[in-house]
Amino acid sequence: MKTDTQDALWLDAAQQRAWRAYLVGTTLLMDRLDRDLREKHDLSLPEYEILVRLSEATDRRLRMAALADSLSHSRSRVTHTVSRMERAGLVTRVACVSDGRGVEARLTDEGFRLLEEAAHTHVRGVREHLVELASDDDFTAVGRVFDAVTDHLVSAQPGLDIR
Amino acid sequence: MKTDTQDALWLDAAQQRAWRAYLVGTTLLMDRLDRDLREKHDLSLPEYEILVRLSEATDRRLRMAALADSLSHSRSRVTHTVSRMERAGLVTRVACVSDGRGVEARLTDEGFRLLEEAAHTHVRGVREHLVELASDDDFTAVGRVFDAVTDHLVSAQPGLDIR
DNA sequence: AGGGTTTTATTGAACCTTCAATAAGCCGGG
DNA sequence: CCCGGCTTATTGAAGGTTCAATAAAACCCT
Repeated sequence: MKTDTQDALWLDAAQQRAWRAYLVGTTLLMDRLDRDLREKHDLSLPEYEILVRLSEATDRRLRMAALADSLSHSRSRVTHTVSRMERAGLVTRVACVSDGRGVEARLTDEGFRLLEEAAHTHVRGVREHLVELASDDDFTAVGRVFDAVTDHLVSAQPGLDIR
Repeated sequence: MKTDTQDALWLDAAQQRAWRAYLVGTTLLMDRLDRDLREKHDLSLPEYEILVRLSEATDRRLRMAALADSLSHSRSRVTHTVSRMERAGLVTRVACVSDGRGVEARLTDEGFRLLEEAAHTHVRGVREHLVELASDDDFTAVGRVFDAVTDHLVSAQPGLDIR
């Protein structure tokens, strides 16, 4: 049990700098990666991520919920995004055999082709604007930190709100 | 000279894991911080950040462009956000004396009071869901990496596109 | 001083995400 | 069997962000 009479602790100067650097850097980086994909391939970053997840799945199809979970996006968001992608011909919806409620999104050949193209742009962007700017150790540390964040936030249900 | 006739280099397995951890972790973290502020103080994370910037400025006022730059948000976005905050009484707009085109956003007393309250929530969230999960060294590394990202992306104009 | 260019901020529409409500299928206990 | 509760996915509206167009003031420079 935490005696949080005093958890209104501030961040020290170094922590604050790091936190703001992360906020601003993330804003710029996501903006840039998204913009590049849009300009060159008419694809948003979230759409790209969906293509990636589907391309890795067996038979290139995934339940909507699985897709949402793997991206940590809301179900609703995935529904809307997949609808747009379906309209664009990148994906089709297939009713799930084992579960009458279920729907699977399946990558079309066109979607797969687009992914192959867009991957060049995306990977180059990630390398150029992130990976190459950091030492291997620092980049590994970033991974470690956000793995911990993910573990922490997926296990701690938002609804519990222990005080 | 680097033979980057093939700069479609992929990320290696470790880099890819780190990159995805960062993507997912950031999604979850931002979501959570935003949600907490909304639920407890009716404030979005971007709005909170604006309050912070204004509170630190001399006389608690800042030109719209300065605000936008310091957050790395678009001008338009700041215009819209400040308009909402003005409607909520957190901020007022003041014509700029030295520059007839300029507009300054000024923190109201109500805005300042709200910030004081919301800061507890926000700081606790940042500590609990990020800072406390990482070693000091790792967190410092995160700061270093995203400082580099910011430097790189603000100096490299999006329009130039050197190939 | 005047006219072209640049900078500042805003506007409204399009787009994307969230939120609350809804429909439909599953599942377990009586 | 079937009823109530849970999970899955969708829907439409509201909220927030981007984008292109606009207006107004500053700057420049001859």
